[in-house]
Amino acid sequence: MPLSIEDEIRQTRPFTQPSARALVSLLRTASVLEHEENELLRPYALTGTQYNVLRILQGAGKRGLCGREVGERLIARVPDVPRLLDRMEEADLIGRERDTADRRHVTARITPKGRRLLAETTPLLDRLARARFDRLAPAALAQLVDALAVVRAPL
Amino acid sequence: MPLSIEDEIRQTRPFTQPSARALVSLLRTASVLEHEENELLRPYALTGTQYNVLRILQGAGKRGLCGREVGERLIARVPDVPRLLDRMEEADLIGRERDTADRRHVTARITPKGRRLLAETTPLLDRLARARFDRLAPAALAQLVDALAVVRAPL
DNA sequence: TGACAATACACGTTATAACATCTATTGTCC
DNA sequence: GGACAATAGATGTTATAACGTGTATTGTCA
Repeated sequence: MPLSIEDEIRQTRPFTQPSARALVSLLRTASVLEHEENELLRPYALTGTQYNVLRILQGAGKRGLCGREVGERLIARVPDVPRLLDRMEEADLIGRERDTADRRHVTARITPKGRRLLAETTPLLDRLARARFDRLAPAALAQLVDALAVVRAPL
Repeated sequence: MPLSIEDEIRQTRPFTQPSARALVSLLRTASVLEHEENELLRPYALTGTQYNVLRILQGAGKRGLCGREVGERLIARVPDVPRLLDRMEEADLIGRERDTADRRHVTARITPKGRRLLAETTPLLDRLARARFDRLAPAALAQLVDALAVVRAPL
């Protein structure tokens, strides 16, 4: 049986409000998974955010995406996309070139090295996701995803 | 109707695995809530982590807690508790004194100023939590909390 | 078409996170 | 009781996040 969130964070007094309890449960769970994801990616010198950029650019194909578009598609908002891409270009995971039509845009594309890293790490992350979420029955998993979408919806 | 996670991060191709979809949904939702929490606390010059420390020390009462114990109770692991507490002591939110019995320990306690800030901000966070989670029926909310506990349980 | 606004990005700065290492203190075990 | 391990923090360093501001380019509209 899994530990209650109160036990897990060694809280002496239980939550008064169910919603406060749910908020802490959610943040705690995400923290655990985020930590595991980063540990998994560490040997590849990738952060979770960088992995996501690779997925986004892989999905975009040859046309690539400009920095603003990459930022919009990220799971967590990062307030400094240019420097995130700087680091990835430095590591030869992506390439960038200024758009000739609109010279404000800088188009980013995944490199072969980035594609290789992505192909290498994706199965590991899939396995992690399965190890965590396949503990739930398919119906319960679907309910979880639905509930998260409701919670996340704009105010 | 809430947006699907695919729409929200503008993913062109749907997830192949339900568990991968659930992982992204969870991380995305947590990121949204974390961001809102931090925005809410910003006028009070508090981060979410610092707010949590205040709650933890409030719960501990006059006896206080040493840094290690605070770290264990935090929602997200932080790898540098001493300096986190440094900053909070600097802001007069907590006080610290070295334990006479075991001089390795430094006991931290919440100050009156910290207590005031906590009393001021807690209703705001409760309201945020309710605005998000009371969209779910009580039964669905309970199921969400249970599902999160299952996902979070040690491997 | 010329002024102004909007967009996309670059960059400087500060704060914090993350990591490794070091010191002081206490517990353990022969 | 002395050597060693374990614990709790402190500290130095680097990397990244976060924030504000600056600059080049393009769109808009009188």
